[in-house]
Amino acid sequence: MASDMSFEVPAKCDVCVVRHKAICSVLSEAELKDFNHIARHRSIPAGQVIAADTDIVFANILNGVVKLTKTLADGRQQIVGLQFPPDFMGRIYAKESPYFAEAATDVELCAFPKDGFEVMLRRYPGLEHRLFENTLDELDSAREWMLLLGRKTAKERVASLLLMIAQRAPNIGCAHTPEINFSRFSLPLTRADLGDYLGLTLETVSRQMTNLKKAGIIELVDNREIIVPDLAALEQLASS
Amino acid sequence: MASDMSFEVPAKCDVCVVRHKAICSVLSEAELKDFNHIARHRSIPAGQVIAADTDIVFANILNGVVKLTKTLADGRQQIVGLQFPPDFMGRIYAKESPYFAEAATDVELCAFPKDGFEVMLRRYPGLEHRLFENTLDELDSAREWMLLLGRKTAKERVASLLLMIAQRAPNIGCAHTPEINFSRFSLPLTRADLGDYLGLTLETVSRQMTNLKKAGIIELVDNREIIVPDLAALEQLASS
DNA sequence: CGACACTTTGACTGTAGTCAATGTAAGTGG
DNA sequence: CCACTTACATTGACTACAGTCAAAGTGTCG
Repeated sequence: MASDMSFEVPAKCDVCVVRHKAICSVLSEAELKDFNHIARHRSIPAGQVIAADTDIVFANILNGVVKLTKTLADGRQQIVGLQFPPDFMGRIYAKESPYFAEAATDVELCAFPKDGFEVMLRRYPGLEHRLFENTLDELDSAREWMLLLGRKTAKERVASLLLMIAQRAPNIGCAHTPEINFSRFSLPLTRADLGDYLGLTLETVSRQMTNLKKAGIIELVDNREIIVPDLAALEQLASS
Repeated sequence: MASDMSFEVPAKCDVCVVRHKAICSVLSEAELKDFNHIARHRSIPAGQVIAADTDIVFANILNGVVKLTKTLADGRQQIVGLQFPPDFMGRIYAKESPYFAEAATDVELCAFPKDGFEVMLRRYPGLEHRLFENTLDELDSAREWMLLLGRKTAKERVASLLLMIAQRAPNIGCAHTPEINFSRFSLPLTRADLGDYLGLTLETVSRQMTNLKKAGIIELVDNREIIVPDLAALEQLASS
């Protein structure tokens, strides 16, 4: 695992893209310098499992998208979480991760070894509080997704997912703000992954995307690159 | 709301059924005495909404079952969490609850007013840590349920739910331990509620229950009272 | 060019949803 | 005590949405 992950360099917090957004934001410059001693940057290629048996258990996501998946014995798979920069990843206070973490795209992490991180948690209580707030938000998102998986139609699910990604993925070309009713973004997932996140098959996802395209709700630059000319129209379809 | 909820008495922790299992377990006798000043017992009849606009935002569940639900504009509903004693309920650090809490059965709570509780959180850091651990477990459960909602068949869903309730509901008549491959319990939910938890209709739940009965996997004493003669067989069907 | 990974599209199927009728049990009031 | 109501559950007939299986299309890379 570790051998497949490329170079490892110490973190430089002063130029870090997520310095003021990740969990680090609760630390002062001096505290951050201490914290920084245990941090290591890692690059992970798309498709690679971010193994739970190595020391890369905890990390800030600097770039790319990480998917968290659960799988049944016969191979049926469900994505139970998607993480974007500046999210923190890793199940703290547990011996084993209850799910697999996998790089959906090429990913850059600012990783912390398990032991060292737990020392820092005790040293800086603000860090634990921040992680608690993160976890509460993740729980809210998970429950939002339960509503989608349990009660929404295929069309509503695909619309909801596109909306969520439009909000969370870094927008390319032009900035997206709530006032601008327009969005362009790159899907970080294949059709199969989209299906695994939505509790659908890849064929159903593909058909719904085609429907949305025909209805003029979205435009496909290519398979991954999407333009939503009218976010409000997409929101309508999402029924959320 | 508050008027529909019956008598309100101060808590007596020394005889409390959840003293050593609820979040209170992290407090010493002396700390508990302080904490106790803000606690009030409340009884809530089945079906009653545990409103977010009263001061009963935070509580230990002493008895009964609470369901957390989310609803779409057109009325489609999904149960996103079930809470049993000695669970703690309430979304801390948020202005509004992202879901409705409703008494699935008659419920007894040990409730704390929002402001007072937040003072206690700051005074006793162990309390916050304990709530964090609770939240992490709830997140794991929510993700487990996402797998069920996204990928399991109706049969597997019903089997999974029965298994979950067999494990969490207080068992009646004879004690259930992991060694004893037998369980008897009372369903805290109607067929409609079971459907809302499983992302199914009540008719489908009913049909699957009938199938399980015909297959000899479960026995129905009455609509609510269930005997599982062979838990391993039920586990098999749950595919979890 | 061919190989490969991913996506789209089509034809058909099956699982769970919908709509409707019937069954059951507990509670109410004449 | 017995009709009647009410709430909940079961069962049946039919439907529809998404799944399955299969073939063809697209784009990238060596």
